[in-house]
Amino acid sequence: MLQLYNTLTKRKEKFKPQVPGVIKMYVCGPTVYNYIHIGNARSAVAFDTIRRYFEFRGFQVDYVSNFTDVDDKIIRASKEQHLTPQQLADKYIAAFYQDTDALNIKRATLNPRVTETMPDIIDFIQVLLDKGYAYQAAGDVYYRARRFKNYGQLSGQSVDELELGASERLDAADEAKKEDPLDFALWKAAKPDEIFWTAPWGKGRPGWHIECSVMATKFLGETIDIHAGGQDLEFPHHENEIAQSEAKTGKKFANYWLHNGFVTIGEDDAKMSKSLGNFVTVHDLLKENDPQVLRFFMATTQYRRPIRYSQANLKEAAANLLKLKTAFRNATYRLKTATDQPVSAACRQLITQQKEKFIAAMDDDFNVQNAVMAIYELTKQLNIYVTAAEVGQQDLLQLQQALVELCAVLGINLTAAQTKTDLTEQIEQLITQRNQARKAHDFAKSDAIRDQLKAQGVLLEDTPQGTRWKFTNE
RNA sequence: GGCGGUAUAGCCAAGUGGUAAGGCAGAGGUCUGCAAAACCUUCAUCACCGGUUCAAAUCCGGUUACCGCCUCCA
Repeated sequence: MLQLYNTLTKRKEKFKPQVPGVIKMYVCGPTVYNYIHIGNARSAVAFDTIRRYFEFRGFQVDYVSNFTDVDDKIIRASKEQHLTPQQLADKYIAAFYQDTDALNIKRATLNPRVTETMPDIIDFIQVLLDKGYAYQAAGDVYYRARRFKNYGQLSGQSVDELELGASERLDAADEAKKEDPLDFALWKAAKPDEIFWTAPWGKGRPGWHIECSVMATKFLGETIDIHAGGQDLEFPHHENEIAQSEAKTGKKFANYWLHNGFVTIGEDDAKMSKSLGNFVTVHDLLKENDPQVLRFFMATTQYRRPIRYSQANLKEAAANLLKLKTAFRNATYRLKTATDQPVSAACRQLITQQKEKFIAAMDDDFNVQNAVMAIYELTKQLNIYVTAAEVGQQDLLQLQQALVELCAVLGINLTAAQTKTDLTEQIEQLITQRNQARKAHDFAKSDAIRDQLKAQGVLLEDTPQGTRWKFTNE
């Protein structure tokens, strides 16, 4: 039974989509004014892994994730870089795809952009105005938070407590326009030299929260199955989304709310964020790190737990991933000398057992730490088969495939093609020479050849079935 | 101040009443001409105090520390 932790109810619940077999999932995407940092990537990896697991379990996932391509930060950054907001957004959306593709994050079914959804946003706000949930103030439009009876439900706060918090940081100019400090902007009037869209109530641009309400309901329906995002979006962003959407439709906005934990950094384990300035961009990280290692690092931590970013932890992930890749590679090598036999009952049972463990773990709110145990067990068994004196081809193949299949759920591709090289022939000639030397007990020569290849980044491994080789950087 | 989350070996981390999974690192061993890879063995009484219980890392009460949200943020 698939269970997931629902922020709305603060407990694990049995998961049941509205339409059997189909999952409507919305994930809050980035504001595209900069390269994404590891924290953004973590969120994307977490929900991509969840999506992959759903698909592994046979669900169709309609996965929508937005790009916020107009807001204050974009306007500011575009001025600094002498670009139009549109150009700036295009630039960082391209970078987003580049980074997330590298991390093997599947592309969303749809990535709507705010600027392409403007008529729907305006209509949505108009309904809220008509229903009395919103009001105009000097060109702005605000949402009457107290008017919505469940306001504060998601974040577990009463409106009075929230108001206490809000009143401590009143921005006099803006707050003066609001009826209540809790109210939030649906529409912001354009300042003289700012980009604007024309709405019945004036020229301006949408507030931040409205876009997600509009896009989620437009592309996935008035009630969606899963709404996801970072923990920092719980309040006010998601709280406001609920208020807007449910005020408009009168229906429950999302049945399950999932929130991922942060990436922390530094000795004090502080949250990584752009506003704190303590972030590392994926763009930079990819210059010096194997993207698969980054993926593995993030995907093997349960999505709600914090991830501590450090070189040591990255190194550990690299070691673990290498173990999996090595097992896969060694199995491939051993296949050449495996005997032609059908799958053994023992092997079949082993695979079934580990897959069941994997599923049981992931069914429990995506407990990857336990799921990964099944992967390590498969790896170990595969290694045992590989080093056996005699091994059946089908046993090897099936085990290898099971490993590949489970790793794929985590977004790890073990079958990635080896680097092509035109040196293969030359390397294998040297290996032949070395083995002749070994036969003749000329170990000085054989070791010299091995050292020579190692200096070229080629690692040799002698097995009873012959000498296999690989590049050290793979 | 309000709300929420953590605290388990050097590190990552599972475990929700019956005497601590797994991985990394470390140590020893097997295999190897030597290596490499692999496999085997080994390595903790669970932040602190008190309580409930035949029995608690696991339940209850309290304490401490750290993190996050309450303002833009994945």
